[in-house]
Amino acid sequence: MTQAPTSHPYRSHHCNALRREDAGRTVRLAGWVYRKRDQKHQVFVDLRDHHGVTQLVFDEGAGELVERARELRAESVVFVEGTVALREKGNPKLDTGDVEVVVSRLTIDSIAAELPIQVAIPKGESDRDGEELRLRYRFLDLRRERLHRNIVLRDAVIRAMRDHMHAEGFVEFHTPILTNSSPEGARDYLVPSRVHPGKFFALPQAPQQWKQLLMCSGYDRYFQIAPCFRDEDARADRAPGEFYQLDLEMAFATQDDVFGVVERLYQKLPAVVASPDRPAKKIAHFPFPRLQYWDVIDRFGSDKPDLRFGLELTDVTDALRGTGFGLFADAIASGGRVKALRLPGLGKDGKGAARRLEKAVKEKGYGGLPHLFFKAGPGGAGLEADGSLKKALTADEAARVAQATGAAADDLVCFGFGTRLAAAKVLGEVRLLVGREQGLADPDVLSFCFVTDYPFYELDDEGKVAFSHNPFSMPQGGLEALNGLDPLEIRAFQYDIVCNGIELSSGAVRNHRPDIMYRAFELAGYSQADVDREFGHMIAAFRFGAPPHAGMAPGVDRTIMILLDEPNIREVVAFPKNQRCQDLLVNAPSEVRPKQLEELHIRIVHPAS
RNA sequence: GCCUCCGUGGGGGAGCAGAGUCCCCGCCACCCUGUCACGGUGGAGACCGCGGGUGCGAAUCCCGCCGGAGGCGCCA
Repeated sequence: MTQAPTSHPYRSHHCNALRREDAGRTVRLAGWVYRKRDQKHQVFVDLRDHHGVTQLVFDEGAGELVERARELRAESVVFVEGTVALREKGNPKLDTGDVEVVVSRLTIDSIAAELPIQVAIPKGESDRDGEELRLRYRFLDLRRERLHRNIVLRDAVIRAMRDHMHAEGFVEFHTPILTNSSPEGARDYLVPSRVHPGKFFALPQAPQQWKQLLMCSGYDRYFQIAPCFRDEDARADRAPGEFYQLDLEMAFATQDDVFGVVERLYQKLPAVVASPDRPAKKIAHFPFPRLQYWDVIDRFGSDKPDLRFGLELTDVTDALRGTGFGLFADAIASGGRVKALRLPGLGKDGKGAARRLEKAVKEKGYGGLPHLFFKAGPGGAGLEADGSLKKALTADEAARVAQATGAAADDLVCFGFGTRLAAAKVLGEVRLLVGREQGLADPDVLSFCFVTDYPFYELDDEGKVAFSHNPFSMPQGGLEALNGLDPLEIRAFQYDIVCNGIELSSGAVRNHRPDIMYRAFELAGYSQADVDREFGHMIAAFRFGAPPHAGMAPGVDRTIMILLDEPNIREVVAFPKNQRCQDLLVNAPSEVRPKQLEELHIRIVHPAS
């Protein structure tokens, strides 16, 4: 930028620099051969670099240059010198479309071999080739317009995050990558110690303990674009192995202080990735709604609700109390619920929709999807129910369901039953499926919310009281609640931020008081000695004056994914791993030399089979 | 660990029991002096993922394996 343009050995301008007013100048450009249009006596080449595309012309007047231009291979790197000329008819698709460079000198610097995947996307095709090839030749994939832009926008988002955090008074830290395994959470990645035979570092699943220690060290506001390592299986929105969080923590702060910092950040981000061809997404509600955990479960059947559309669930437990239908009666008798989801118009084609939804729900591991569909009664008066529960429920019960859900003719009503959570969750899946099928969610809207008041404890598989989320979060009501309430009634200062049905982060007001910590663990069946053994360093820090503190850690990759409307997290990561956590470009993981293992005091035992 | 879907020239797709597989892009050769996701003519390139089975006949149906993706489990 500070370089005098004409003195640079490779180029005087980049490929998105030349404009109408540059006509007549002698320039030098460098870049990749993007597209070539060969007319024998005249060759047009679109030259591409990071910044854009400029058209080159090789004309007969230039003699053997035209011949050499005809031989150019797509994606070769070339340097050219020439004169900027105005084009009679410009190309409005290019920023440089008013001009072209009439080439007088051509240097072919790096010849490209035949390409395994095409960088210039052919007519009518997409750039979504087979994932395996895209990952193996990621350097080519990254040249393509969409992915190249995604990675640049990722930089813009991360820079906006840093700017925002600094503006809010946060200090950026680095915390150790070689650290300790912690007993909770996902599987760890382990790194063997050469110096200490038989001992291992663990890569951090998150810098959780470090940031809390920094709070105890008096830094007030911490943040980090933090790499996190978890040995867990992939999903479309979850990278295997490693990913990044905007990790933040605040001392002397309440839950609302954390929410404020985060929602002010997310308010800015849509504009950061906007461009003329990509208008900024609209934020549905600001400030972001604060919704309680049980409220979103009851209404949307999920703790990460997509709030861009309605289709809320109805509780029909009271409407069906006393039913003779065994499954519902059992659920109600054991303190559970029966929930209903009204799907307008989906009863029109009889069983079709219900059967399709039931199949989808079964693939997710649910038992089934009892349902009713309603049609107008004889002579158009009243409603008649049909469907899998027609015989199981009385006409009166069906009518009460219609009343409770507001169901009308042609509507389908699906049911969930069991515990409060189970009854709602299956319908939450159905809600998402129907929302997707019918395009109910506006893709140009970001509907954020904070989900608050998670239960502190839940019953585990064996019916014992266990932490339901993060054991280091503060129970609401503190020690009094732990001593006075039914553990299952206690709520945590534990929260998530959710956008369009995707969980961006969870966070918590931390438990910084050893007395409350010991008691909280005691109720979950851990002795004081257990706590001291596993978390002694945290307790130690808390025993010498710890400020109340709270934080959060929104996923960076997921955030960018949502902002850019990408369905898969690999589309916003430069060098992602595949579903099985392999890097196909560098062939990792791979075997290592026997000598290396020996130094690390490690012997491989291959699995049987 | 489990479930679902998908593997067809270099890339993308169609064909889903019956003729010599087909189409678009790319590649090679030739033609074309204003193209611009150029156009035209010709050509090369495929063990239809691998192995087994059923059939007169398999890219197509069945079984197993391998590979990829999505999901469940898992993700304090």
